[in-house]
Amino acid sequence: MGARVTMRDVAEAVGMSPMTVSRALRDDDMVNAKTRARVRQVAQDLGYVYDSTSQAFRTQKSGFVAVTLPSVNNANFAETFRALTNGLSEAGVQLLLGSTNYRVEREEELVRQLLARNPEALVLTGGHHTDEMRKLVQDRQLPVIEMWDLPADPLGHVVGFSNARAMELIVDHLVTTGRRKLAFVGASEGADMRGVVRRDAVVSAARSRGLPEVALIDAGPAPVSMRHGAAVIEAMGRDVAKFDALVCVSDPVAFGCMSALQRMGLQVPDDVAITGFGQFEVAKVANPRITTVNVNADEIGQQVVSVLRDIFDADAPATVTRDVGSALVVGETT
Amino acid sequence: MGARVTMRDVAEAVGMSPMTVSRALRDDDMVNAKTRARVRQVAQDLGYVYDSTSQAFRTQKSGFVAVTLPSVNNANFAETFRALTNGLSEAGVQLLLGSTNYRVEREEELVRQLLARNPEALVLTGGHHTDEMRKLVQDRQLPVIEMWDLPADPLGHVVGFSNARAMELIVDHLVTTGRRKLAFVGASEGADMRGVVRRDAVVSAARSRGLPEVALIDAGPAPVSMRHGAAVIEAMGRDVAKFDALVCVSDPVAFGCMSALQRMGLQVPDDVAITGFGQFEVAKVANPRITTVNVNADEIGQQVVSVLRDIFDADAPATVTRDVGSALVVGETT
DNA sequence: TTGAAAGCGTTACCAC
DNA sequence: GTGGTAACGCTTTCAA
Repeated sequence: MGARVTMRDVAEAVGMSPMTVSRALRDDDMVNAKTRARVRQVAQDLGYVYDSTSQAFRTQKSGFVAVTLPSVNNANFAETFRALTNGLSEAGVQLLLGSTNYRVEREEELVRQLLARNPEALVLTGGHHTDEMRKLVQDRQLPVIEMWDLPADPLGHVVGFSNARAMELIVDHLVTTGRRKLAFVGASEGADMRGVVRRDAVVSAARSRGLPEVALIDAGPAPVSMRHGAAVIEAMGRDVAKFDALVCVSDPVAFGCMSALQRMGLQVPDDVAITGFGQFEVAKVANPRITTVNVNADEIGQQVVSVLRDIFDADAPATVTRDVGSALVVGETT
Repeated sequence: MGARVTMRDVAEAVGMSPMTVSRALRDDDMVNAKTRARVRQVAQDLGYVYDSTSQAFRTQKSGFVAVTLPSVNNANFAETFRALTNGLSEAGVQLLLGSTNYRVEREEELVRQLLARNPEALVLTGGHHTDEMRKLVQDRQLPVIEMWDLPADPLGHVVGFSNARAMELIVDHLVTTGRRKLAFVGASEGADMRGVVRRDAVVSAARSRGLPEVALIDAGPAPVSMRHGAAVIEAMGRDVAKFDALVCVSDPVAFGCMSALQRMGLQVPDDVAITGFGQFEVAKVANPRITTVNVNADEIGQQVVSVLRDIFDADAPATVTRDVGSALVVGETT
């Protein structure tokens, strides 16, 4: 348990200055090759461990990129995170992850914690933030990327897609296949802003296409998943058959709804059509396959990586907006 | 917008010393209550953000706990991670997350990166590691917790359950319900060690209970999920009906298998029984509900938090092993 | 209740 | 090629 071994100790052992040790360990060509080798050897013998905290402190570069996600427990966000990790680990960048639990207040608190670590960039999910939080990041010269959305008033760079446009694809598809009486199944008003945007988009798309008013089925507070979809449909009972189609906020919710319908003996899509969102694995494997929208979670991650690369290479490039788009994936539930 | 705002700047604005600001921001009772309030106000007005890097440097405590997971894209691991985050964020501890993609070599590389950040503890998933990696952590005085397993030769603390014991519960249940010809559906030999342990446990449990040799169905390289389960069963065709029961390495795989069976017109459980593992959401919502094993992903996280608390409070407590157990959850597929 | 001084381990900058 | 000096922002320690 002695004091830790520092560059100074290595320097004394080698009989050179700490400065030379520092250079040698970084493989600086400036340092004589023999010296470099000797320094490395001695450092290893002494059990020297490089202290990146000191480095981060001295250079004011943390090597961190901070990321906020609504939840890790969502296959799509997890996929984006995986792509980020893979893309950035080569660059020697570490991700600092925080999850907001779909609450902007929690996001503000989280961002405050994350900023204290001096990240070199901040990647946020979505475009809804508290005013305090906007101030917080704008006061700094910190590159910000908002993803999974196309915010009207972005903080910086954007990599996402239009949730509203995606829902229009769904509604148009349902209209084309002869459905008129739609219900939207999603979370209660509030926390999940992307969910709210999707709901509103369905409501207004239905209006503009001359359909009856869309019914809103509340599956409970966000985040909602399979079991919430199943529970709310179960609670409604066979009443649900008065709708032509259940437009669900996500594939897991859609799967839950479908499972409940099937348990009641109702046929999908003959009695009721169902659509999901996000092309989760369950949409493709469920029986019948769920009609959904592919949102390229992986590509969002890759594009964010590419934007970050540009930021780190050129110091302050113009802010960019990249729309990764979305595509209807017709399954067997419509 | 030049240099960052430091305590010194806040101090000048308030007309006091940086030392007082430091104390005030930490809510030190030593500081006059009015002064504290004023300091907080001024700090906020100036947009001051605390610098944890400097703190870590000065105090020689990073405030990090490093965590490795096989994959974030797994609801159970994500749930454990969520519990860890929630439990530790109050303590002001940040998690450094890395994912190993189910490869011990990748784990070694990852741990190397993570250790450079001076974490105050290391939380690993599973008990299989490279020798290099074992050396790496044992050289340091670093608290280590292995979770999701009960390793024979632990590196330090352990919070997990016996994968083998869990599979015995499954086999016994199948025997009780009259099944004899079992097949195990899992990943190819290699990467996912918990999967391998489960498979071996099924094979030997079947032997010891006098069942015929268990057939092994290879769903491809780890990680395997819904679509791999579906694909491998689809490829087998109705041949699969020669088995009494498909024992699957996880619930998603079980769901995939079940979906494929149903598409072929086979009945679950009448023609073939199916079991999963992990009590994923899909097990409960699928139709029929999948018989599975509950492994308390959330409790694993909470217990790890509690062990970490003990470690941080008392400096070096004896290493502990906590078995969170597992329980059979009988569904409708057996 | 407040403040001054020192220093944590590293590296930028200049001098030799 | 190598080394001396100073500094990054904070908190420990001691003094007032």
